[in-house]
Amino acid sequence: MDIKNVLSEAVAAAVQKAMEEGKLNRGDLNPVVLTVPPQKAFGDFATNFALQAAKNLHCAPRVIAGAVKENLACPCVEKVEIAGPGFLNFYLKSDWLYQSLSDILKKGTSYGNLPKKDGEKIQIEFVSANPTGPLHVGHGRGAAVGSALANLMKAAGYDVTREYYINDAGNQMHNLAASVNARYLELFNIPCPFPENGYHGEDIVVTAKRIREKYGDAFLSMDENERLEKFQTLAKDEKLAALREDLAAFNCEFDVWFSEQSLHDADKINQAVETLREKGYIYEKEGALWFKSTEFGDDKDRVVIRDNGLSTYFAADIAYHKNKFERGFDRVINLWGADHHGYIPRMKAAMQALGYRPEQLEILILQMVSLYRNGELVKMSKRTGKAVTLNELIEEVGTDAARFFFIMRSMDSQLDFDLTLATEHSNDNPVYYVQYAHARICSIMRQMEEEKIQLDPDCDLTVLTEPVEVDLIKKLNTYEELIETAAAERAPHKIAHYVYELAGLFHSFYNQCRVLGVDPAVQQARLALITAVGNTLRHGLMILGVSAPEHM
RNA sequence: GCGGUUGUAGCUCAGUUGGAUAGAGCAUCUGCCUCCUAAGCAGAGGGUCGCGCGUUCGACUCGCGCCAAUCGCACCA
Repeated sequence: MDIKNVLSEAVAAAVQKAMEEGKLNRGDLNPVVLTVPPQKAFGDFATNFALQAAKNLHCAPRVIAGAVKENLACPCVEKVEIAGPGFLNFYLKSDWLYQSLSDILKKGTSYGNLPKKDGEKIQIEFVSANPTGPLHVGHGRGAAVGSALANLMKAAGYDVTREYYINDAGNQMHNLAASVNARYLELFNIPCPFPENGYHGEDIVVTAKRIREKYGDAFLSMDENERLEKFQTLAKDEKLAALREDLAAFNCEFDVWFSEQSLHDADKINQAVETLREKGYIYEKEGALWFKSTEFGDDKDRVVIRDNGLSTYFAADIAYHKNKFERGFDRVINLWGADHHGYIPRMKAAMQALGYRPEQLEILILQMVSLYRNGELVKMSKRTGKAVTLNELIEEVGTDAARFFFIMRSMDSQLDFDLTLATEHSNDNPVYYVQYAHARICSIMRQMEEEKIQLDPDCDLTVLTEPVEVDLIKKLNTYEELIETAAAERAPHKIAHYVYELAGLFHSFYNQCRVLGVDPAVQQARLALITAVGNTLRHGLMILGVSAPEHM
């Protein structure tokens, strides 16, 4: 059993005993929460239980703490101290520490994988950029964070499916076709005004050139509408293939690629609107059909079918999310850019109108990314096609560094990405610090192997008495709990911080304690320790989608 | 105007059931390679946690107000 649970139960039992013996007033008890104190001088674990309980028990915190200390019966506790206003600091006997390392080693490379949670099937949808051009840096943040969150939740035992929603229907596809059309005609020196909402990116010119290479002037004689239709399909397929390729290069995999067009083809949008109408949430006004989202807290009602008879993007999104739940997902997590946050209330309203609980649709908002070069803001505009693409970013700083940089920030904070810094000082990038620790461990392992020294899983670990060795074991001990809380909080950045801190402790250890050429008993124990550190670093990096190199 | 997010060291950021002396990296300064990879280690300086009021034994954390940055507020997607 987890040491924290043991302690917490022992504290609760001690309080019960004191109350039964009349040494404490009776009252409702708050849960006993154990934390690792901010300083080593405060013991191995601490709790503010007595401070929390003071009000209910009508008793001074230090008196409650005293009663706990008096009645505590826990074989693993060496000593208890009452500190400050009434903190209880626990000092444990050292054997729990070595036992914990032994347990971690037994789990091997699966340390960090929590037992499967039963029940909920969860879908996480992220990136979902329109197939109209290359991914830019903002999508990169979504891709890195989304894939890391999925990895994290899988490690924590959730049943997770990753999905990409392809917006292959609607106006933007017509704009794509019209843009390619204009570039195509340009190649033949045929004057053609560039469409007003067209895509100005260089990639559209490339697409047009590819079409000319493959099909020559075959499209010139075609009726314009027919040509546009052909171009739409050709361009969409090319853009989609490029998206898949770019994301794969960014260590970002999806289980399902879901087409919006497939919803239109199966008439799912009208069916969804019809369902809402049956439930009484649809009305007609000014020739359009409106959804009463205000009944569920939205600012205003929203159009689902326009006066021209076409459905809105919102209507398609309702159908899409209805479909997600119909596919058996119990919970759906969407990762959206901050520019879409205003869209949340209507989406939640629609799900509630369809009879789902609001918490079944979880929408995470990722704040914007600003790029800086030479200390100046790089203006990005999708309209003029001047955005920095994800590919260019990978080219400049590499997948590992880019992913780590994206993930290490909390989703809530806007991200300033300094390209100059990331390029010029790439060696100072925290990702190398973590990877270097892993490479150093691998290097030691290689040399041990050459000397035919193997790790004895039952070796005596109690020789690990250096402070930095104890710190390392304690840090390893917190990993699985971190996986649990970071997954529950949807906070993959906490894993990035953890591996950084673990790597820091290892580097410190490396400079103080040798593994090669020391007393065999100590060597065995240290080999065991760095094996566990290496496994944990690799596991954490796996979650981040960052490689764990054996050489650097 | 209304709403979301943010405001912590010179810069970029961590910091959740409210808890002990607020932490990292970069940058600056000082040391450390005859020794498992110096992409490393050890140390120093640097703070009115945006401002004010409130709740509390205790506030970076919770509430209210204000200021600033940013993103939204379509029968576009």
